[in-house]
Amino acid sequence: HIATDCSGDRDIFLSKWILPRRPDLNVRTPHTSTQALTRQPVLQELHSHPPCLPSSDNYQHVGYQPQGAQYGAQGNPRAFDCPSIQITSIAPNNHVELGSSQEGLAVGGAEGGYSEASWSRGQLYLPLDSCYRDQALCPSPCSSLSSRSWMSDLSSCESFSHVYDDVEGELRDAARLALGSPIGSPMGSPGCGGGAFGVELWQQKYQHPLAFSPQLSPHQSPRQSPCHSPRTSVTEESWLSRRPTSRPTSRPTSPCGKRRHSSADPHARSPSPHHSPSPTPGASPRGSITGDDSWVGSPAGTLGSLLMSGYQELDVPSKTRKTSGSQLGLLNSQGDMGLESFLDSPGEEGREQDSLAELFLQVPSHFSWNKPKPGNPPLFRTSSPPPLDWPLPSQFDQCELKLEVQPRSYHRAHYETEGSRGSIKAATTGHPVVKLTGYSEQPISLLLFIGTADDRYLRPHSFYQVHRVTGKMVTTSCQEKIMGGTKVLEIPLLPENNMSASIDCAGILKLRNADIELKKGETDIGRKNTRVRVVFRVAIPQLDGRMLWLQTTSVPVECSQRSGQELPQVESFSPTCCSVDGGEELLIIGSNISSTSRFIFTEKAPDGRSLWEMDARVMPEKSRGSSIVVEVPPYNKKTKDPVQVQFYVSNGKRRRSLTQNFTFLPAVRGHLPAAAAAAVKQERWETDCISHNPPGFCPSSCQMPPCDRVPELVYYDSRDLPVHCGPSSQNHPAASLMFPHPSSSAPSQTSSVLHQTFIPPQTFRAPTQTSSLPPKTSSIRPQVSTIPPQTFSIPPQTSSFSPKTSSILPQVSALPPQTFSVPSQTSSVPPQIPTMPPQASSLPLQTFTIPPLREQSSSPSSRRVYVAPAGSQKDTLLPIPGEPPGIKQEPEDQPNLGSLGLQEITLDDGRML
DNA sequence: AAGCTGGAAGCATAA
DNA sequence: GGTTATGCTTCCAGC
Repeated sequence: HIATDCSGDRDIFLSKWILPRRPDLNVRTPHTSTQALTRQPVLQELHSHPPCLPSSDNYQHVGYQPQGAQYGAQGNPRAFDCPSIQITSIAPNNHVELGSSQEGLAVGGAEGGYSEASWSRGQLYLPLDSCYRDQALCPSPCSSLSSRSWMSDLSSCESFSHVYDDVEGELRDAARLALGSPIGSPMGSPGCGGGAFGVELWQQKYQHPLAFSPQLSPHQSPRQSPCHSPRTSVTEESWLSRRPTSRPTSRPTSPCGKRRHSSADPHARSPSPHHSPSPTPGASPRGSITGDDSWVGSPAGTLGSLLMSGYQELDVPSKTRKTSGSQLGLLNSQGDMGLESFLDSPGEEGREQDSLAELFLQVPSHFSWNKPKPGNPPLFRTSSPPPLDWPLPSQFDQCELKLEVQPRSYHRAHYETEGSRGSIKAATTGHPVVKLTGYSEQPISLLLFIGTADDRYLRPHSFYQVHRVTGKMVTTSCQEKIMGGTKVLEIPLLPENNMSASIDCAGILKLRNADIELKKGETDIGRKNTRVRVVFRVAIPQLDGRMLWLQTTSVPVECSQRSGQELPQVESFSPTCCSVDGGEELLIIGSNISSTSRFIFTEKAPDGRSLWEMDARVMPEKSRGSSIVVEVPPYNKKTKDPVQVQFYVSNGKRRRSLTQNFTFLPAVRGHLPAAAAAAVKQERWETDCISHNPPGFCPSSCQMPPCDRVPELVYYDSRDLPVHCGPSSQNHPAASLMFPHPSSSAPSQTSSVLHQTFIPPQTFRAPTQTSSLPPKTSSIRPQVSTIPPQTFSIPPQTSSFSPKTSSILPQVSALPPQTFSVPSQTSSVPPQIPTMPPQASSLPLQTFTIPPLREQSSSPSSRRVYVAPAGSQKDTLLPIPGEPPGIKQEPEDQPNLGSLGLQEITLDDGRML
């Protein structure tokens, strides 16, 4: 319908605004269109162009209305065959009509009040990524309304997504370029967040006109609205039935509006653009809606929310971020104490404008944002809080955000078609508990969202959203908000509660895979991507007005019914190494494992080929319940070096646990060759069919005692430290500290990880040694002294500390005192462990136990290395009983770093270990 | 009555 | 390309 109405205008637009002036541009394809957008003259032209249809509209009709020969005549078969991308224009007088009949268009038209709706980029910036359930805007096959037909249409046009992707990518590029433009080009809007801003700005403009002045419009990219807001604000109802915009919302008031699939009524959804960016980003049409009618708050409050929510889109890689404008935060300013504090001066129009201008003009791109570096505290301006996929430490200075009680490792998420499945439970009883220490001056808002648990860096999970649970049993008040497309719960941390909160108000909502996967820019797949981590953040006001942001994450939580019931999970195992001769008893504790499970040891080549595989014999007589004892099979090869293999538990063909690292030690007594000392090997983790190794599951021997692990999961062997497979590396930042991935200094989507299999006997030089033992460290000493030497391995994960190396130090600082035992093969091969940089002085005290070779001595008289805790112990040395404070480096026989596999350990200051 | 929970049917998709 | 196994989503029923 729209296509028919507007085709003429589109042509007018093309001929008038692009074609004649840029004959070199082929506007028939998204590619060239985007090129045009990257060029300033065109941008300016576009900026002044009359309003046109929102992209979603174009997008919508593209799928159904293959275009005529006017495109093919220009020689673009793709466009001809599948004109999925069309630069369409609506005459200025048209948008009024359309806007009156279509809410989404009304948004665009409204913003077109200052002639920015002509933003063709917005039209090109197709809104697949927006409300994932917005059928009219997202080609979801799962939509209850003719989803299949849509898919048919979609599938019949194979180039559709391709074309779209091209456009999207180029538009992003164009946006980046434009963002850097000295003149506030239309693309100066904050990247993908423009949409979010768009709606809010629209709301501000029309509901709180005073909140924004016209001068802002140049900075308010036209893209804001036309590009995103339609998706954001237009419900499927509004699209499909053209309902008046004034129709009051009929959202369920329950935060989890249970909705029967069979009774899906498109008319029961809020048609209002004010409400469309529901608390369930994209998912909202179905429910999970906080029953607030006040999604649009006061100007100040909304602005604050806006600042919180919109900025995120500014420069986050689209691959990891929802670029939708739908996911903006229409936040309830009422009682928005936490977010209001993020405003420099809420309510002051000028300041607001400044803030906005700052956001649009000064918030750096992904390439220029001043990423936290060593020595750069996680401080952010109130107007520029970190995106949700931004790595943050859990501790800085005296402040620490800690998850005192971890959630249960399994929580069945509910679909929107279901009722709530309740809040996340703690592993034992009750609920997770979060506590902020080091600050109690005033209430702080704790932000909670659902993050990923894969082997990439932590980021909001595309397929799960936090869900506010209400009920009489819920004692913790919280609010739902949308930040950058991710639903976030805001929970107050009150001084009277000791800055602690029991998280009994947070459930997990599962979004349908098909809906998410079809979103533009979404690269994750939902299938078998059912583990999440609960992420907590706080922003602590600083004296200078900035905010100190801290973050902590939970252990991974399995969210699928089936997986939770059937997938074996190894919680801990011990020992973590033995002779290549095998034969040792290996105790494995976990869930969904039994004596009927298979315990398979395997060695894989870097390319994923299986080099060796052997079942471990189960010893049922020694197994009880979920504690299974198996006999380690002999390694089939002779080796002089420790060999890291993996094992996993299998309950069936596709019911395998994550792989766990296990080390075979050469059956050599005494002195090891230097090569053995260099056995710290790095390999790329193969996310093969066996395991995808989400970080928190420490797929390879995660020997670090979990700081937050529930006690019952801890297994202490008489010989070994417990091996835990729980907390993510964010909770084990020491791993990140010592073995950050080389690529960690740059954003990366790869899942390269380190496998640290063995560290030969050595003396470490602590990154920064301290002269006094911090109190918190002392508690671990008994642990060290009573637990014999042990191997530790760094979990093959880098995701949680993310490519952004800068977070490493703070993350480490969040790590409670940990003890790591390093198996000593010989004391005669002291590897060179470079001195850590001064920045490391901010690290928390960490203890590394470097025990002697087991065969040589059973004494736990291990050497310890302390990493200075945050701040307080700078430039001091820890006294180690029986040892001089400074752990010396033995100058001789130092293998080169390369042989240690440490060559790629990058310090935060750029130096390499 | 509403929310929570466990189970499972039926379909889709991967193997 | 057909079959089977597995995963996803929805629905039901009971507490």
